[in-house]
Amino acid sequence: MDRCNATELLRLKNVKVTRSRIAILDEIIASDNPVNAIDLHNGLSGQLTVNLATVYRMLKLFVDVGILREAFADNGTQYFEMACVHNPAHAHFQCSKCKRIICLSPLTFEDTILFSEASKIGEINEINIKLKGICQKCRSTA
Amino acid sequence: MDRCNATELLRLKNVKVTRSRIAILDEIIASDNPVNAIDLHNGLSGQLTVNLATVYRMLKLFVDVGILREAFADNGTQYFEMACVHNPAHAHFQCSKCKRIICLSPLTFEDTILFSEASKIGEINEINIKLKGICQKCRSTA
DNA sequence: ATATAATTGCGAATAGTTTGCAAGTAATTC
DNA sequence: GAATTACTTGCAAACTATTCGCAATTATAT
Ligand SMILES: [Mn+2]
Ligand SMILES: [Mn+2]
Ligand SMILES: [Zn+2]
Ligand SMILES: [Zn+2]
Repeated sequence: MDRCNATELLRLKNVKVTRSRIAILDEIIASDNPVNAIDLHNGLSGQLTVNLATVYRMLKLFVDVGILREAFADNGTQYFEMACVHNPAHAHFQCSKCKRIICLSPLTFEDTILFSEASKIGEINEINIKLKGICQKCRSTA
Repeated sequence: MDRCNATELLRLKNVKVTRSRIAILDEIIASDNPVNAIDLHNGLSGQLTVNLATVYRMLKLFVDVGILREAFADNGTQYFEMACVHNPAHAHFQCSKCKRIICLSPLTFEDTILFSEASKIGEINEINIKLKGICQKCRSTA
């Protein structure tokens, strides 16, 4: 699975390349699941520390310049993921029991039939699909 | 457009029928768009007043017993709508400029193709689709 | 190396939501 | 219809996620 390079990506998007931004963006790039601000803040490895307020500022900035997309919200917490070529838009499944999130396969052309009505209403530039239910593991452990 | 009756619905779901619950549920039933706690609290007409904390408790209760579903979240605010036979599951469109929400047509059988992969992962019992973009009105006023 | 403009840490402020507890009210029983 | 009981409500305080102002710091351009 190919991934972006944090420094290159920041430069490409014309935002200043700082130690803190690289550290946070590295975490996001490395994660296979959507992430939230607090996890990113706690997840910093080693000596470097980044203030939580700064993490929030980064997340907003990264969404603004198109590095990230907001994947979904869970109980008032926002989760983000890479919006790069390596991570095409897709739906998310959340188990209501164990709360685990699973990223589904990228949306196909057929899926977009679903959005034909919406495209009459306006120009779509963000798609957000969240499915909730009980995962296999939780069902078998019932 | 047919609508539920608040009192009947509460009785049907085996929750106590109170003046406050009827008032809040009436508001939700009457609304053509998803609603949030604060709007419901402010939207009370006339003499009756219901504490905001109570509104939140009701929303949770109504979701638990299946009267409501959570439609989507916008900037940390949760929006709810009726989960009754008169209001089948559907996607929502939000204009990122004017913030207006539009309820789209109910999901069709074909739409559920989209969820075939997810149904292998687990049993789906909640579907949440939010599309963001620019509405016609906002585009023409640009 | 200096200058400039952007970024960061810190603390305090917001906004939405939840909670404990005492008082109030709906449904049940007589 | 009044007494009983369990549930609901108001209130104030707590909590969570997120935002903001401002002074100090740092990345880039000169
Ligand atoms: Mn994902
Ligand atoms: Mn709707
Ligand atoms: Zn599970
Ligand atoms: Zn609009």
